[in-house]
Amino acid sequence: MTTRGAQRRQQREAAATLPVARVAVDVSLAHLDRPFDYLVPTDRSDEVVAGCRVRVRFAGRLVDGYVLERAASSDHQGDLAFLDKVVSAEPVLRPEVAALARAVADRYAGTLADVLRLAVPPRHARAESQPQRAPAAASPVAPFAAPDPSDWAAYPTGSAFLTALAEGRAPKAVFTALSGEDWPRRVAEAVLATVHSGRGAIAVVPDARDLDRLDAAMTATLGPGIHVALHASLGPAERYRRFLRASRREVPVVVGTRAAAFAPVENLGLVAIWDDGDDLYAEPRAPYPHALQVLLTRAQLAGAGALVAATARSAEAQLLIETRWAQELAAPREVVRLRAPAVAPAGDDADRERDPAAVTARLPSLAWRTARDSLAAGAPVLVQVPRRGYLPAVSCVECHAPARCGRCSGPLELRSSHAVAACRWCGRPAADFACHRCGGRRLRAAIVGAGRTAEELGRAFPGVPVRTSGRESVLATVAGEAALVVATPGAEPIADGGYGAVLLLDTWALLTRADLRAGEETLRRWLAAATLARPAGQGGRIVVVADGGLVVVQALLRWDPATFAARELAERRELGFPPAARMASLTGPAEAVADMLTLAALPEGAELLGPVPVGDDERALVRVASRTAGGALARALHAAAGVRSARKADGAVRIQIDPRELW
DNA sequence: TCAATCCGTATC
DNA sequence: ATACGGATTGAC
Repeated sequence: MTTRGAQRRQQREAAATLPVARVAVDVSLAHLDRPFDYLVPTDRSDEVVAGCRVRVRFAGRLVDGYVLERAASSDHQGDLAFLDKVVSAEPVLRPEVAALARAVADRYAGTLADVLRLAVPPRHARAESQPQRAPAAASPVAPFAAPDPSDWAAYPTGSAFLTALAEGRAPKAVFTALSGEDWPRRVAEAVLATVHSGRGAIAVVPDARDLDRLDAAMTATLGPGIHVALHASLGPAERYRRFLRASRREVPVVVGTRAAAFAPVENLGLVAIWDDGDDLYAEPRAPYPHALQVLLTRAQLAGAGALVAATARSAEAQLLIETRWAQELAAPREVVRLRAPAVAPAGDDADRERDPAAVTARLPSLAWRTARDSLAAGAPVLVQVPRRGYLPAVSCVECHAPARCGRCSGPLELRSSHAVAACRWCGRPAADFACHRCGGRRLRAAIVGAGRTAEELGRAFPGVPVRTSGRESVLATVAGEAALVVATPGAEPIADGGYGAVLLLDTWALLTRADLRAGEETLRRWLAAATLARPAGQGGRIVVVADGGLVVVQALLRWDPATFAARELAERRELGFPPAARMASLTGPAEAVADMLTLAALPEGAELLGPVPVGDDERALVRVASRTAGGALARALHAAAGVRSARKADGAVRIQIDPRELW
């Protein structure tokens, strides 16, 4: 009988001081997304510290949890149960990170438990019991010196930014790196300035290869023992060991991939992110937070500075500038020109338009000549080809702009080759299509073939070594000698001394992607490749096989990601897309999605798009115009999810806020 | 009138 | 999931 059991537990004595532990239980039901109070047994009182792991009996089951805080009393009306077990006294979830996780859960209409699974790595008991190393204060920190003027002098506000960090202030900047910039070094210098002020820093990068570069630059700049690198592929023991080094304040700096945005760094002075436009920053697990958003939230909560750095510029970064949240940290045009390679378009001729698959088969002569000259000069040539497997997209015959729905501006798609194009968002068939850019009324399917580029190039340049870098096998670097390097976006190796030429091929595959970020993403990928070339003055040449009249091609020719981003953001404001507006997508069985929409008290002015079928499920989109309304939207959806989970309603509905794959 | 059972709801 | 309270049922 329970009363007897409860009495037996009651006979245990609660701690004399702060007998209550407020616990975040690992239960991801929306209606249970709040702390629960437990009694701390007196004999365990010393171990029960804020942030430690515990097990508790919750609704009859044993569940994991974290102690959020100790308290003198509870607001709970009934009896409190005792903690079942103190897993470890190690404080792995300090209040600052708990508050961050709460804020992220709120913003993404998710539960704290889900965010904590992303924020705290699984425990590894052996790693925990290993002895602590000397704290950072005892380690030799490289003395902070003003950065070498030759490095930062190109950026008028650069040295002021570093000085502000070194003086303990919290500057925020969108850093647009010059072509060929040694960005890991620049990020490391910003971190060094922060460490000099006695504060910690977090820097994130998209993938393991970028992390290797940043890690090396950190060691070179800060010296050993000041930072740890965190990423998912470390394996559980090593991952937890490094996490603990940060958590135990043995190091003040953490670098890593997206999950490192949650890393336990105390007294945070700087958050930095490299290339925030990369898809890899979008967390694929609920509640699908984006690392940039996590870091910005964190900078806000911690009063820390922020460095949003990239060669390109995302609409989100542009918004930070336009709202004055961050300052622009960029070089003046004449310096940009000086450092950039020379870019030329190789026009898309009529033949190729009729047969997109023939693009790679017939390298435009300008591209061929440019590559030949570079090879003759003994410099490697980078050839960027898109990966296969893009969605069939639809664009305007006249101006090639991606086709959009006349009602809600969603992207049009073809489900089969004979079907009428329809909107991916609201499902409306596009029978009366009119291009939003040029008014054209005809559509064309832009279904793209793949590149068998490497062999073709090998044949075009006999005797020249051809190397490939792609998904399966990524090269970090190549030597500064004549070679053809064929790479997919994101896998471009760095060339010793820079590439003599970069060819950007099969550009239709990027330009006609079905999502609405196509333009931004295209420029980001092109710049990422082009930045690896030598400056024009040292012979660096870029050939982009695309129509020179396209806006995105113009932006590359002029090396002007800032103007492009401003235009992109203006367009999204006009069309009502993130980050100007905020959107939520609700995916699940049709009845469940409908139920959610009935239950949710959507904020004033919320606009419902769809639902449309997505496989066996349906997806509805809810759009609000302002970011303030975005908060209310997330609250409304989380509350509705709470009602559904309390009722044990059938069918799970996935809620995603501003999901990147939609645009 | 009381125990057995069902159902809804909270979960400390 | 499980536990509890309150309502409902059915046997006496």
